[in-house]
Amino acid sequence: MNVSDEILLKSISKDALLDLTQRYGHSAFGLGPAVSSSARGAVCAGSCFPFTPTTDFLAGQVNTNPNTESGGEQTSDDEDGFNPLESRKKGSSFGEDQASGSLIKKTKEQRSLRLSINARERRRMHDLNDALDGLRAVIPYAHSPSVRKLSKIATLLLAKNYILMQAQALEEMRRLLAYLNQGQSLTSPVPAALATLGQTSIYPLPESALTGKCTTYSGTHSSLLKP
DNA sequence: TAGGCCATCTGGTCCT
DNA sequence: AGGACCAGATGGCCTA
Repeated sequence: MNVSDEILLKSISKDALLDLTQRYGHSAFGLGPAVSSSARGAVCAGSCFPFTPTTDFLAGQVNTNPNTESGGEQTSDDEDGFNPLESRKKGSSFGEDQASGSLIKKTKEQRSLRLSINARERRRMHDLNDALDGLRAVIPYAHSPSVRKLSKIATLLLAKNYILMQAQALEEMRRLLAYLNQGQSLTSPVPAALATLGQTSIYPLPESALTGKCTTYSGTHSSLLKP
């Protein structure tokens, strides 16, 4: 288990945030320079809402990794011009020639089919990676050339935790509104829309996800817990 | 050099 | 039948 997995399993505790800033940069989780010290102090201090919607959080393109990650493809995407057998030095059962002419013809057809299947699969994986890039773009971590791009698994785990944290913050806000509405009901009731917000639950989260302070949401695959 | 992460190929299964 | 989805295998690149 590497450092990032460990961090994610801790959920968004203060320590985890500090660790994240070391690995993914100081603006991860809104802890960058744009965040005030008061916001930083609010982390897990009664409220479990460490995020502030800074511009950092939505900052631009992700392809910052010198590594060959999903965003920076090594090869052309399309079937035309793409030669998988040359681009990758991999064994292919369809790369071998057969002896008889009919077999050759048949394997050519099979090979053509195989290549089209490969191209389709490649396209599918590229779409998946594009979606992951889109997810990286909207979750709070540093997007800068000096910061390593989140791995796929880290992206998914971080996104899950972020969603849970947002839902929890929303729930807290709802409770606060309900409380305020109670206190002021005798004088000036809050607008109807806000009152509704205070009474209804939009997110069908399990109770455990919304109770407690800075709960660890660690519904993670067990393989990630292996050392 | 080992380990992590990734892209790609491949065959199997399921769905339309 | 063809396409989507999935998981295993393989090899390349990068970092500690």
